[in-house]
Amino acid sequence: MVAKTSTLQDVARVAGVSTATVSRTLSNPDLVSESTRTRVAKAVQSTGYRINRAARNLRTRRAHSALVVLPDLANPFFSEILEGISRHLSGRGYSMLIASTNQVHESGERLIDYLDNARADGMIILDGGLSDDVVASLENTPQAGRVLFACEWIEGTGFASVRSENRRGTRTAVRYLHDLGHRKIGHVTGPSGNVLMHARHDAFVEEIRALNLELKPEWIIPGDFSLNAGCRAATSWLEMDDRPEAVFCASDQIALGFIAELTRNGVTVPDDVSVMGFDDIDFAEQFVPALTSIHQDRLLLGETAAKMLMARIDSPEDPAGDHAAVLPVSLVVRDSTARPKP
Amino acid sequence: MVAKTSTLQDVARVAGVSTATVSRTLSNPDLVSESTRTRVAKAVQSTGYRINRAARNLRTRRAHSALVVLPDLANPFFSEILEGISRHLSGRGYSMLIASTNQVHESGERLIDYLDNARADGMIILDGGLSDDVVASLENTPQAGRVLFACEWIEGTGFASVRSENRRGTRTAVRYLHDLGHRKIGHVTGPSGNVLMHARHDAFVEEIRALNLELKPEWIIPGDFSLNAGCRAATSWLEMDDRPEAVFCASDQIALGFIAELTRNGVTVPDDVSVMGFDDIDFAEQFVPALTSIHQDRLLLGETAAKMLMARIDSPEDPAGDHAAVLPVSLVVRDSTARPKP
DNA sequence: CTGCTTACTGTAATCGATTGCATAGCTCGC
DNA sequence: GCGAGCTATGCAATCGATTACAGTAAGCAG
Repeated sequence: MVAKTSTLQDVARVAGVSTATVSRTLSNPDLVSESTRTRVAKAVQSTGYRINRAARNLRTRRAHSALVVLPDLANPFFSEILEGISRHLSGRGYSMLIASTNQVHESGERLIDYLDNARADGMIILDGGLSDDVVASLENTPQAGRVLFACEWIEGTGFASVRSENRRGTRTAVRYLHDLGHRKIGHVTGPSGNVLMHARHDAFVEEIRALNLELKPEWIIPGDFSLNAGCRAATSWLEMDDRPEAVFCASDQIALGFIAELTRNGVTVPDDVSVMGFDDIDFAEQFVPALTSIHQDRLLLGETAAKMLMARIDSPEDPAGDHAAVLPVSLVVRDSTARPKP
Repeated sequence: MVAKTSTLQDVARVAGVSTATVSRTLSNPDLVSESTRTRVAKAVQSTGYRINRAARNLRTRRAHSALVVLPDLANPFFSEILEGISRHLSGRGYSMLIASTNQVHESGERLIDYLDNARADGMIILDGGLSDDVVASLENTPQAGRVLFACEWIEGTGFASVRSENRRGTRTAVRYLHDLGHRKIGHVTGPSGNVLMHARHDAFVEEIRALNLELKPEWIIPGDFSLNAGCRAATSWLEMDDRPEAVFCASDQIALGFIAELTRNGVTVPDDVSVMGFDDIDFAEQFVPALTSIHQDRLLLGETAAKMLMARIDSPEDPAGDHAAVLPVSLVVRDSTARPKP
């Protein structure tokens, strides 16, 4: 209907006040008298005024948006985290930008550009596998305080971060399998070099030691968080002379691939081998057998990350709240684990 | 390292030219002589200049970003489409904003605001279930040409759209089941009112008729694209006196839930009943049994949508390319379908 | 009644890049 | 040798909101 979008000037003219007053009415109503406030409100109504973000962003030196960086958009693990982030951001008038690392590289675009360009006020990175030069560029920018890692992180850097209790979750898993009666427990790991892989692997070994269990080197099967890694791991398991009777997988996707491949080879879970995962993705519940897993509250993780980022954007020097948050995980017992056959 | 980000002015000063020349060098090099061009390039280098998007956006009246609207961020079906969109956008210097419809409503934010606010130059909507007033607001804006539907669409509106061959895919599926030898074929539908649900349902019925097959009303089981809908449908199937021996599900998620629940009840797929889905999501291949499905090229769908949107942003009056694109689908045969038992 | 505070409101500079118009120097044709 | 036609560059207005600073009127104490 409105052919041309109207500006603050238009509203000011209609209301018979200055643009300053209109601006104040909109962003700082306390400074404006009751009567002008209603007059301006009417003018805003009649003109159909909508604020121009570009102008505001320029003047306030804020982009009013945050960038979320994923290793891979096509991974369902991240979607709920995004939902959590988005929920918090949009409540504060912020927009959520998304970029995936592989793509950023391909197009020659650099992450740091989002900050330098004033395209984003901060970023939440869900990928601990950034290359060294990218990390260095982020560390050396004056805006480093507005960079935050979620889920994953990078050892030896000072970035703020949110993560789940990977170690405790892992030890809980091992202890649970032990409590079921299993004594020979294996582990399919994440990709080598990945921080989550290390955290979970190390905690796994520690707990096995603490429980005084046997651990053959071949029972630790290298993987990479994917369905396919699970399939490959199943092949390894099938070829073993002395097989672990329970397997803790570093991710649900691994566990599902592992079970699928075993099933295709006539091995029954949990009768022949107990399998559990980590993450508790949506599919875990629906798989056959339903997957026992360590639950991560991804929604909360996303919200926490967004909240922390906003605090750091608002006061980079002295942000309210934590520098690092660690969220609780919980054991979810389903049908893929059982007592060993007598 | 650089304490303060430098501006065009700084570069101009260092290079000994005017800001106009620097701007032209950057955005329209042909207008500038070889020698100044290199001089400016050096100055850009030494000052570490990064363009300020907010300023550019204000002046050019472009946000240089596009909004993608999803019904639900947590649905893995969309991730690959996003990847496709993002790939095309970032190649052209555009950023990708994400919002989910449920959330936009909750926060009182309106989709149209993204356009009116100059936060986005256009939007790709993956949700055909927008409420009437939202649709009306989008139709009545002068920017309606920059709104595009992908995957889903809304009947009776003039928005551009990209979609897959839902009808042909469905008819292919039915014919395939028929060719296997099945004569009693059922269908689990999407949510009532959804355009995809209608397209697939109608095509299903048409093809059944064309093949002269029996179709009992109860063989059409209402669902809603989700895993749970599949589970519920399985319960219905189990309760039937005269069961269809093959079931075409309106989505892979339905099909997986359906199979899972059947399996839990001792029914074997495909021996006891053939099941197939639509979409060919990642999990389809890894499920046990691997799911026969109709493949949608979601990456291409995303890229096509982005391409069409860019064309419409560049020239809203007379966009190059199609107003509606329909992408081919293909049958992927796996293990969840088989000839009926003799 | 005077001077000071308080509560609003207006003026105008500002954020940083883009671009229409003006200008200067050069080439070229006749 | 003169004007037309380029090419390369600069000047300055502009996009639309925010905000420091200034000004005005009313309220109030003394």
